[in-house]
Amino acid sequence: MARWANHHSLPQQADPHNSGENLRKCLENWDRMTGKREQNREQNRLALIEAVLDSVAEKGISETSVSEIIQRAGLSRGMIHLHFGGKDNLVQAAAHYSSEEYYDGLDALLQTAGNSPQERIEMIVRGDLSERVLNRRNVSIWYAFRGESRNRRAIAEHSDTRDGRLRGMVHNAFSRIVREAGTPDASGAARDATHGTLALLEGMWTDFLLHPDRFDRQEAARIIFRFLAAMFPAHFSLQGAILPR
Amino acid sequence: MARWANHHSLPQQADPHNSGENLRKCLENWDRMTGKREQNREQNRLALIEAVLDSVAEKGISETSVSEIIQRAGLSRGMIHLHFGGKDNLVQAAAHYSSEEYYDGLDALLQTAGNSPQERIEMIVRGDLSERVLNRRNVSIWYAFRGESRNRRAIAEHSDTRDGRLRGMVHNAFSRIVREAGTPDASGAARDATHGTLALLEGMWTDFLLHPDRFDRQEAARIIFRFLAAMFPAHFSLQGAILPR
DNA sequence: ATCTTAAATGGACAATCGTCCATCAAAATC
DNA sequence: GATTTTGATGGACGATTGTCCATTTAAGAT
Repeated sequence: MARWANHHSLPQQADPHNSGENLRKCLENWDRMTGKREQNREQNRLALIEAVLDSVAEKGISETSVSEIIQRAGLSRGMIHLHFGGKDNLVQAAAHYSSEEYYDGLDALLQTAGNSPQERIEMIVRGDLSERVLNRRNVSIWYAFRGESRNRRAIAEHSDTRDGRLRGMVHNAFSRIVREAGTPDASGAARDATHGTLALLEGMWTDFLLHPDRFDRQEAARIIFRFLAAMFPAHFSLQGAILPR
Repeated sequence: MARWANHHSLPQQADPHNSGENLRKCLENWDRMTGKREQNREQNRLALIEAVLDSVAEKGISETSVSEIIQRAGLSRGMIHLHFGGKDNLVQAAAHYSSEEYYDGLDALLQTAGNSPQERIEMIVRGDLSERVLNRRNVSIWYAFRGESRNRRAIAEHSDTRDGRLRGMVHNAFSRIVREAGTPDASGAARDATHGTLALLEGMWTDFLLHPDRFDRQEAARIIFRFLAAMFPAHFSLQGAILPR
């Protein structure tokens, strides 16, 4: 698993054992263009991963075969074994990649958010329901992997990672809100609000999966804010966060 | 598809073309035991369906092969083609069966519920989170099918059916509650409460899927009721429905 | 007891699966 | 330019897939 931890990062150094003069030349290459060899290599690895995701989104996991993958990627049959050691590892890498992509998008979005906790919650909710994150392709991929996650430990862990980081951010925000609102049983209320909000988002995703046509992003957001407004009337309205005065 | 509509019902009559004397004899058989022939037939069909569900829950859809199925059912290879016309149809029948089973359980539970709308909501929430409905096997099966539903029209329809009937029941209850509570924008509030409550339940199921060990049914129910209590303080508390006086 | 009928069996079958390797192409090094 | 190195190729391979049918088995009817 560790092998694929950086699969989508910049190309790694070819020879980790070099030192002295070799090291100097290697660093030169790194700065120039990392070598055309490795550039292609990484490009092909990515093409394979994207091909898997396309196929999973379009045909489902059970119809994502090696033939299907290499045909989409326009590469040769042996590449999967060469770069990933087998189909299973490639699929796992694709799941990891998809998960990271989701997270990067959410992180980027959060950096544009205001500082008040209710603004951060609103940003997470709207981000999770935005076209960029919540679209047919992503939802298909997400639920396809999740359906198999019970039986594939490695894939399940990625869902876990996402959940963990997201949960932490939301919990932080609600902890502050609960404190400001003076809600009794502060820690319990923050925990429940976090759990509930994430469950609501999950439910909205499921809605989108089952009815992508009639899904209404604004309605979904309004429902979540209706629940939050009922719970924290000083911090939320039907339209989202109430800015601190 | 229509062919499998009654697959889990009582054995059907063997010869639909008989009349007169033949009919009389046939009805006799029906009352006695429907014939050992058909009794076995139906029993084997059910064994196949259960084998599919077991395999899907344990190994996932992608590893549920014909060999796997007939081995679990202890039957011969040809039975799948004989009774269902192919593996795909069998899997579809299994999805249908599972969906009906879920619904029957929920219906049975609802008949023991009180008459007030908040009691009915509580019953649905607690029922959907009960061991009988929400357990590892069911959740694995449900998400496995859902993961493929995007690509298998027939399977998606079952999810839809469940959603439709459940949604109707919940919506009825919330319509009454909203009316009693005198909430402004009654129809919008009822719709949002319905949508939100179902989304919360969906989210709780996902939680269970990802963390069956640390999942706490009581906590899940409490969170939902916390949200509902915030919205309808006269009808719900953290413990569930507030009975009408 | 005999005949009729239909369900059950299990192996044959072509198609497809994922893996692997001998070979080739080209970038990097000298 | 010659040599080394390494990624890329695509066909061979055995295993496994789902389908189908000739045959067997046994229940129901006479």
